[in-house]
Amino acid sequence: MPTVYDVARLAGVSTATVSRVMRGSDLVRPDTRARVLAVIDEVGFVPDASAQGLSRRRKDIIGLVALERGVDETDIERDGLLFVDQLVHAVEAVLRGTGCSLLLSFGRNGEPFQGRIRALSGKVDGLLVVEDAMPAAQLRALSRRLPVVAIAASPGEGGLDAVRVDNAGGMQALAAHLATGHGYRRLGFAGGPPDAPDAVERLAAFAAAARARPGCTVDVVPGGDFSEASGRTAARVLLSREAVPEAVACANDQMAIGVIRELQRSGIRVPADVAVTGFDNIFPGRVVDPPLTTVGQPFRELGARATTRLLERIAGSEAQPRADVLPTELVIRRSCGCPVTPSPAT
Amino acid sequence: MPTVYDVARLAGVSTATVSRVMRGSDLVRPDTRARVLAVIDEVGFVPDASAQGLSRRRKDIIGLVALERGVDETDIERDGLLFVDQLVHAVEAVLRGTGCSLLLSFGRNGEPFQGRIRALSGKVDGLLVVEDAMPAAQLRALSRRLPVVAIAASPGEGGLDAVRVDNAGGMQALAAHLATGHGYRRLGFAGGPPDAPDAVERLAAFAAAARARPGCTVDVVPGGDFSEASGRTAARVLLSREAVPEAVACANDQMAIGVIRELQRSGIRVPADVAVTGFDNIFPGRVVDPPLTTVGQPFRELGARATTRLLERIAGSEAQPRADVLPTELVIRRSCGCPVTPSPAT
DNA sequence: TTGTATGCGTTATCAC
DNA sequence: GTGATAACGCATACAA
Repeated sequence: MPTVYDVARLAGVSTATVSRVMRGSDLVRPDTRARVLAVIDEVGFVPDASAQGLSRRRKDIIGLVALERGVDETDIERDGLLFVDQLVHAVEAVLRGTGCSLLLSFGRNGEPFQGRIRALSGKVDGLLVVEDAMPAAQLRALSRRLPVVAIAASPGEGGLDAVRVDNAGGMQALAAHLATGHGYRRLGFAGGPPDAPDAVERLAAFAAAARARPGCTVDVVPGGDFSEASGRTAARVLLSREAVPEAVACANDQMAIGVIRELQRSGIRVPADVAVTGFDNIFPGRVVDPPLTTVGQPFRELGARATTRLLERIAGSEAQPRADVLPTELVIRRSCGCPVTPSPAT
Repeated sequence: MPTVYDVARLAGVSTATVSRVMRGSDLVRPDTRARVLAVIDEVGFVPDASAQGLSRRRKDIIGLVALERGVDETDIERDGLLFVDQLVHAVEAVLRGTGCSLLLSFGRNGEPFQGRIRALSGKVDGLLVVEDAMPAAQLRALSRRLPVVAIAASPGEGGLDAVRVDNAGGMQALAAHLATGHGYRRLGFAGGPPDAPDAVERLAAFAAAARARPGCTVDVVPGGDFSEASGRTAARVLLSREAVPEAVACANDQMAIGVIRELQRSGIRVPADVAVTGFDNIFPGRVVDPPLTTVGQPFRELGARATTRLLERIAGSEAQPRADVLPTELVIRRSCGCPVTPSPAT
């Protein structure tokens, strides 16, 4: 592995000059630069990031930690953890324009994650923390040593940069559509993980909005894990009730898809017999039959906003920490009972 | 940011002892260890990975570089790049048990990627290269400086560790099922990116297998990009032909889903009028109506195998480079024209 | 414009 | 068991 010393020697210059050439400094004579560049190219010199990081006190790496949920380790055919995947791509897209890279680490439900996050924090300049990937206390402690931006974390964590989406607003719009628009009264809700802030908020907002309407009831099935399988389970529970709901809202799209398919497997027509809705607006929801009515969240913007903020912090921004809330959007398709939309290609 | 020096001073020991405690060496007296540990915990010391990397000549980071295709930058609702996402999770799952982290970098179709890979190579101990994320020549050059394992790369790159799946075998089985099983004669193929080794292999194998059967023709529509949108485009092309195929195989599942939906939008029944098949076996293919007959590839194993191999190389393995080919599996659902399978929950 | 010398935070090789 | 101390490879303040 060639180092600056090798390059310097071969080019007949000092290491300082090599460094200048690498960093694109213009305080170097063109012919010197050319000579150095030639050597660099010839020996295939690539600066060691560890050494650079040590010297510049900056690693040009940010980390993203998230939870992997609802995935059986032995499952070959996974659901696809669409939410976090979308986020990863959104973050990476922003980083693409910078010299920064993305380091990622997923924690699984129960497994010890704190230790890994700790170690990881030594490898990065800043951290994106998705959902409540770590306890609030540790989050705060971490954020004193390192720029941290929380994504989709529990609200109320003041003094911390955070970006989340308007779960409540989306659910209220959805409840209104279901109750007022369609006139459904007996509602159901397939809840997500209790430790997922998004899931908690969605459930609370939906239940509150629905129950605020006269005659509306909400049959909540808690304990899902955002996976399709847990949606199926919830559907079975709902089917075992004396009065099956007219409409079932779900913590996310994957669970909604599970609910739809399980209902259909039991001979129930969706949405004719039971309407079903999701949250997220991921690709499979457009594909399932019937197409899923859902609440769309702006993945791209969520990741981009958080990343931009983190980069600013790393660059030294001392601005007041902010908690941004991004708008969500009701996406009407057919699973709620609305007629076929003649839209070109949704 | 506390350093070993701070900890050493506070604990009244030398930095060497702190280092020993951190690394879990047992050559340190229990009470000393306890004292050091207490200080570490109190000041929240986390070793700087750059310094560690410099000293240990090992960064405990591996990189993954892949291509992002078929995604319009302005698209809000993305298809989800399921293939690479699956891979990322599989890789991360293996890394989870080690002290190693995953750094990732996506390149977009045309954009300059080589420079970023170069810089990235200074940050990692080894590299996973997906598809032909970089020219063969550069790949070889890189692999001389760094352990590299190619995933789903073009075959024939001898002397390099590689893991791929049996695209040809899968396609042959599929062609046999379509031609012999169902008796389709006029076949179509919605091809993927010419620079995607998987896509090229799948097309070649399918066309060869099909044309080897008497009476079979294959109408190939090249130039897709693995996205659902490009599947729709291909479907439109096929529809404009004087003789629409009886069955259309596709480069991947997303394109197949696009084909299905576009055909349906034109009033064509799938599979009654035209059968459609995919490749990959991703979640949306189970959800689409009709459920997609496809060729399943072992994402998990693909990522795990490659990662394990890379880790071995980094650990110093001098074993002969190998190119593993993982088996694929025909997944029969309904889009090929097979009757409803009464399977419990596919 | 270029070179010299030092620091960055850790690990490891020695001594003690 | 523990403590000095020399790398590790790069960036940079300061000289020249």
